Amino acid sequence: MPTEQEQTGFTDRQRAVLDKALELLVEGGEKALTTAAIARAAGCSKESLYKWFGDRDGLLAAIVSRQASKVIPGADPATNMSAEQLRTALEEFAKSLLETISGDVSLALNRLAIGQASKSETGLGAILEKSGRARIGRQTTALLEKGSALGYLRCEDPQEAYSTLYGLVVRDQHIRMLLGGTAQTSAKDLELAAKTAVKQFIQLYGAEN
Amino acid sequence: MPTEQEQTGFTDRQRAVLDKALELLVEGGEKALTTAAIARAAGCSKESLYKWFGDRDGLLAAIVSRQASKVIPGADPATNMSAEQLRTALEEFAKSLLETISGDVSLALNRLAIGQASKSETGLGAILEKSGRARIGRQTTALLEKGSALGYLRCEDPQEAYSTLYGLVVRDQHIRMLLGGTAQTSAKDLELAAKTAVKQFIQLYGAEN
DNA sequence: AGCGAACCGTACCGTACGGTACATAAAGTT
DNA sequence: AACTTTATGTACCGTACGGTACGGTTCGCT
Repeated sequence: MPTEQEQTGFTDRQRAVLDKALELLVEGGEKALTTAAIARAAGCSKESLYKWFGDRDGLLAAIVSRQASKVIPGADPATNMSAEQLRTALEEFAKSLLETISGDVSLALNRLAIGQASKSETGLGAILEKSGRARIGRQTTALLEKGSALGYLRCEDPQEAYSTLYGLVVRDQHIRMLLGGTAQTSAKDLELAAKTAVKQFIQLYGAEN
Repeated sequence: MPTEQEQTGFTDRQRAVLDKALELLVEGGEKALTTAAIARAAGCSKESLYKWFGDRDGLLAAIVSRQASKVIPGADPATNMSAEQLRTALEEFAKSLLETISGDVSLALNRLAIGQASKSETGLGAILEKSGRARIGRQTTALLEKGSALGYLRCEDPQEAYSTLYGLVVRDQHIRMLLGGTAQTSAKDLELAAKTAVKQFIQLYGAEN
């Protein structure tokens, strides 16, 4: 097992293997993600897989971890911003969030983690939660805090406010898509949905007189 | 194969088997739901299972269908109601929704359907969608329409309004629980969350001058 | 009583998968 | 050049599961 550069991730080779595995997962679901198939697709031996990742669960965890480490940090809250800039930042967040959750990779990873959540293993869900959703949530919460400090928003509990924003943006789209329904949100509708959600959010938490 | 009483469901015996199978699913996840385990738990033979439900997928579909047919119809919209009654009805819906999605059975069924959604089979997700979520959605949408007709709400698109209400109520609780996170909403918090969501909804769509 | 349908329990088959062992080859180290 | 490390590819093992076959039993019908 790799004892070094644990925090950042794995060897270049290993990362490549994980990417190939993710490809398989995205296009075939978990049932397609057999150790033999991964080895074949990635051009490595099964024995290497087991040496590197321990067992199949370790491999799945590695796939999720790797991908979760890729989340792009959104624009950090500018020290001083206008109300208009805040709104734009929120709209940007909303759009990005909608794009992310409707992406093939996100759907595949969430399906995988949810499937494993039945077993006692808290593993994948926790990883996805902590590295993905929680991270982006903290960023946006900070943004809301800033907006509150600047007097644009009125929210005593930014955590709560973020939760509301999330609900307004995502609605039931996520679960619908996870269940296999089509994401009928074209790029155009997506932008509109984002704007609408932010408008509603500001209507709830805005501090206009 | 049973050629009669198809629409309503199955034989009493078959329903009992499906219930036992659901029990297994709830407490052990999909991996525990083997044909042998079902036969043993339900006290029937595997051959009967295959005769009744075709194959394993047919059995899973039957489980989902059966449960989806159990959704209790919420209070139908009274012909004339006060604004306060509308609010109460909405709060009741919100509470019921939160209770439902955080229930063991709902979580297990959703996990199952999501797990199967990877394969091309649209089946389970569609069943769950149509029989469960869509049904309750239509009811509540009707309620919103009524509220709008009575002048309590201002929403040109009740469908859209319902979607917003759903988002405000559920937020990210559903996906969190599906991923294995704890539902930290005690019965007390749940009531409060429902009230808060409805308050926000009315703030957005209410028609008080 | 006799008959047929439905059903149970068990045994069985084929396959697929997770995991391991081994034989071999490339590449770096001394 | 000999040795160690690391990796590939193939073959293998045990097991678990979906699906089927079959003998024996119950039950309803005539």
